[in-house]
Amino acid sequence: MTDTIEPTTAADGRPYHHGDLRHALIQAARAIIIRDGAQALSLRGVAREAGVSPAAPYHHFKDKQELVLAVGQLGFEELGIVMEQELAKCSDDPQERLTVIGVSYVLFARDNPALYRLMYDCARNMEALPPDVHEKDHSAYAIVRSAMIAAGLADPDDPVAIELATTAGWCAAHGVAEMGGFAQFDPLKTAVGGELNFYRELLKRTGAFSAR
Amino acid sequence: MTDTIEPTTAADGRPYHHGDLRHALIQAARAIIIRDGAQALSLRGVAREAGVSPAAPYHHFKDKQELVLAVGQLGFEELGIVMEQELAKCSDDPQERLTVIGVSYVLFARDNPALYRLMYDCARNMEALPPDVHEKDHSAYAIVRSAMIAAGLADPDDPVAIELATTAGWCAAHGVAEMGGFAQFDPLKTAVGGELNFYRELLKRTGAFSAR
DNA sequence: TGTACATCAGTGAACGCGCGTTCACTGATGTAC
DNA sequence: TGTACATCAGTGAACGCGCGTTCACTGATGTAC
Repeated sequence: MTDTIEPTTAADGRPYHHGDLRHALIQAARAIIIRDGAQALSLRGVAREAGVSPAAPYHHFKDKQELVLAVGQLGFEELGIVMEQELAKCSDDPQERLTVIGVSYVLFARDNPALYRLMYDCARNMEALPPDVHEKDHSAYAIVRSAMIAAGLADPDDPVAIELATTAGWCAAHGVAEMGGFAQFDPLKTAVGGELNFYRELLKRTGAFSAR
Repeated sequence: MTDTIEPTTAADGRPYHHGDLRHALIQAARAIIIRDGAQALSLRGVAREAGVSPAAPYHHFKDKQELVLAVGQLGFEELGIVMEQELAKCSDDPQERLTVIGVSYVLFARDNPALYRLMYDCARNMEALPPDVHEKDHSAYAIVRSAMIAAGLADPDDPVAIELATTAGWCAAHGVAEMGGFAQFDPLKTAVGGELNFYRELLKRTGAFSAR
């Protein structure tokens, strides 16, 4: 039964069998990406970080690519969770909820730029990700879509309009998320009263996240 | 005089001195990035592509990073040139001109995604790029800024408003540029009457490129 | 105009490195009887 | 309950590879006299 997370041997040091190495490897990879950037990610480095031999990961992932995809997928799950957490704290006003989604998205990317970039690269070859990343009710994409409809930005009976509105919102958020962190905007952030105001202002202006 | 581009020796094959190896190396790197992606770029590969020994580039660039920066800088210059070419063909209507700028930007990124990504990475550490990339009258940034003012999207006497409008436009264009090319939007492109319409629609919805 | 010589822009061999992946192996686990 | 054994999840050594960079070198260029 691989559900056991506790190592099965106590003894004096690490047990021979790890217990949940697959999960540990994903976390190690995530840590390296966040700490050193995606181009510093190597399978050997991940194994080192997890305290395991270079060959061990091959019992859990076909190759490096498969591990990277798992990290990206986890990222999307995290993003969805963060959004839902923020929404839970938020009023019922649909416009307010849309703004919260946009700001959560941007802050997630600001806090983990390299992870965000990796997620973007995963999304680019979407065939590589399991379809439920986009389809699950709790996925970030589904959250944005239903918030768009609730805020009246798309006719719920017009599928094309729904997709267009969602896509436009996603594009705007992506742009703000990636460019908002540039150091050369620091003076501008101060001028508009802080980073959070800066992001809000940009999201408002890239109107996809507000009623027009 | 390094202005000479013609090789100085005719003889039977390539001359010992290249003539303008610096320029040739930048072009070779550009070609590799466009053909194989940025992660496939190596200094040895560039030298190979240019038909020169692995040590030759070191007479023109301190290290790999310096060559990469030169490629990014060239990209920004090209982008500015493309924008000006499209603007030259365009009417005087300020809103129309803004749209042309946005569409040019998105198409540039769509046609050269890896190069565009490299440019973005260069812009991220702006200190690394010469300041004139952002300051020159013909730079892409300056073009966007003056079009914003001309279209009445920013009060010309309010520097903060100008920067905000320009930044918002840039963010929106970046988002559309990077995400618009995703294969999973192909059905949507068809539904709205083609790729160009799709980009126009997204740019319109991410309102930063149109009067509100 | 010719020649000596400093400088420039190449060559090609070599360096050490970390990488992805494979291999034969071994220790631990869990199951059939 | 005990034991034989298949299977699982690790080890560590080894492979070949391409990389960035350095080095001593050499051929070509251009300048001073």
